[in-house]
Amino acid sequence: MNTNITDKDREFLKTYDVSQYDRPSVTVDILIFTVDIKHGLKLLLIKRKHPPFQGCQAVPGGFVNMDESLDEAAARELAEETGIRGLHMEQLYTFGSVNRDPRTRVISVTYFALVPSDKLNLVAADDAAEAGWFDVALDGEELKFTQDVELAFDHEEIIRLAIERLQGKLSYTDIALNLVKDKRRFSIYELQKINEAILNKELDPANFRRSFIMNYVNKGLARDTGEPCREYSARASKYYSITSPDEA
Amino acid sequence: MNTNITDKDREFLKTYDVSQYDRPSVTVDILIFTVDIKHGLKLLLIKRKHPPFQGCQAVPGGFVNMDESLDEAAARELAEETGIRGLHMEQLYTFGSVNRDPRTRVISVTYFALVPSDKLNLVAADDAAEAGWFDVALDGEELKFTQDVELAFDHEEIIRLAIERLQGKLSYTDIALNLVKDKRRFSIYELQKINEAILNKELDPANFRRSFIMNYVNKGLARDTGEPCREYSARASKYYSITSPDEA
DNA sequence: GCAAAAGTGTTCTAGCTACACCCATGC
DNA sequence: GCATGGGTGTAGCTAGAACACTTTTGC
Repeated sequence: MNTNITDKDREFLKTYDVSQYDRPSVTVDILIFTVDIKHGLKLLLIKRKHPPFQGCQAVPGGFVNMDESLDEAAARELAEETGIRGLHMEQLYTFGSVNRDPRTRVISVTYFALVPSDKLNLVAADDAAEAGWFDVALDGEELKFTQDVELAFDHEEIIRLAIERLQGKLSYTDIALNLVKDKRRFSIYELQKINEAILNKELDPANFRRSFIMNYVNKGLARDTGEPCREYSARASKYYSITSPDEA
Repeated sequence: MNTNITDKDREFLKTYDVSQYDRPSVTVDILIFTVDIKHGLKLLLIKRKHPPFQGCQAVPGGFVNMDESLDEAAARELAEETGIRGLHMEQLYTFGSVNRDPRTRVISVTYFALVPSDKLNLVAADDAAEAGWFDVALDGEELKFTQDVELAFDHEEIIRLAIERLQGKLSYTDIALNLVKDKRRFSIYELQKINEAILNKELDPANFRRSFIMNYVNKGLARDTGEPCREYSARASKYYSITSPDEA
């Protein structure tokens, strides 16, 4: 970032009136996903206690403070909702239709975050909100919830976009690693189930294994730990670990 | 979008105080690209007449009005800068570091737009701004300008991200078609040069042709018009057209 | 004739897909 | 012994990369 502020700049700043225009509210909404190996993709939603859309489910979010960046605001929201720090998180899209919130003009910068599957039960930190995990899947074009869910605002569109993005990123990033229970001790089976949950379809174990070896192990992203894994089957498999354990 | 506003909602709205919090300014910045077949990728930049960063080049942009969506704000800016309507445009990313603008807290929702190459000379609509086209290329990680350019704010980072996105989308979308002079009358050569300009590398004509036939013609996106093209070489080639000429 | 684009053909390779098949073990 | 996951093998298909070669025509 260019930080060459000149004296002229400084002089100008003194006379600049910050509050001369009407401004939209800016919120950060965060889609918090996890994968339950046995049951698939889950999304954290909050039951709204106040109008508008009282009683409906909504993606958690809040206003951006003046002294924090968008990323910081999202990280704060994420920590408030989950009680966990250091989760994977990235910006999704910014929604800004005029009447998406009936109260006033709200622009929502959305993020999605990935919670390792074993943290699923920890997440109940926010006292005020009735937060809960919802089974969700993107079946072609259609967004499907296991339960009956009434979504607030334009949140269905946001959720659909998030899952599409997740699906897309599976093929060319190692994003799925952020969903395993332990990055230093995961099995191919666990990673496969995560991929299946996001893609909402079954994958061939033989081909998945080979693609993992090719795209992760051979490229130095992951390595065989040697330790046997007996979590998922009678016959022992292997635990793998990410290679740079800085972000354990 | 969910528009089920209840009576309770309406009641709540009356008592809601819109202006109770400090709010960041929200701007829309738009990266306007074109390709000059002979010289490569070009980006429209404005010379800043006032501090901060007076005299530096900047991506054109402006505040979002309260009665327009983000997309509408971007389309308005785009029309103001280029004098052209109906250009391809899509959201890129939202930048929100606290001090990216030294005056006040500014959140910028960025868009990129694509101008057909023959419109290059038309673009000089905005009287106030000294807008100009700049040759730009993304060479690996490094952003390169042919001229000497001093960029304002964090606009270098924004430009880099935009070109990366463009490069990525070439392979799995038909986005390059938005840069040909005439979607109903373009040659494979023109499309190849556009791809080369964005990717900043030469492509094999034989392979490019085959990939065009496979990904555009065989999939019904484009068709051979039968009309010979003599623009680019002694030997005649063919003009192709997009198949649904709605957005001619 | 030369340069440059138009166009066809060929070969090699990497990666994905769909399978068939065997192994190990808990129940 | 059977279901389930672990793991190897293999054959077919496809897209892409590299490159050789011919054609056309303005200069």
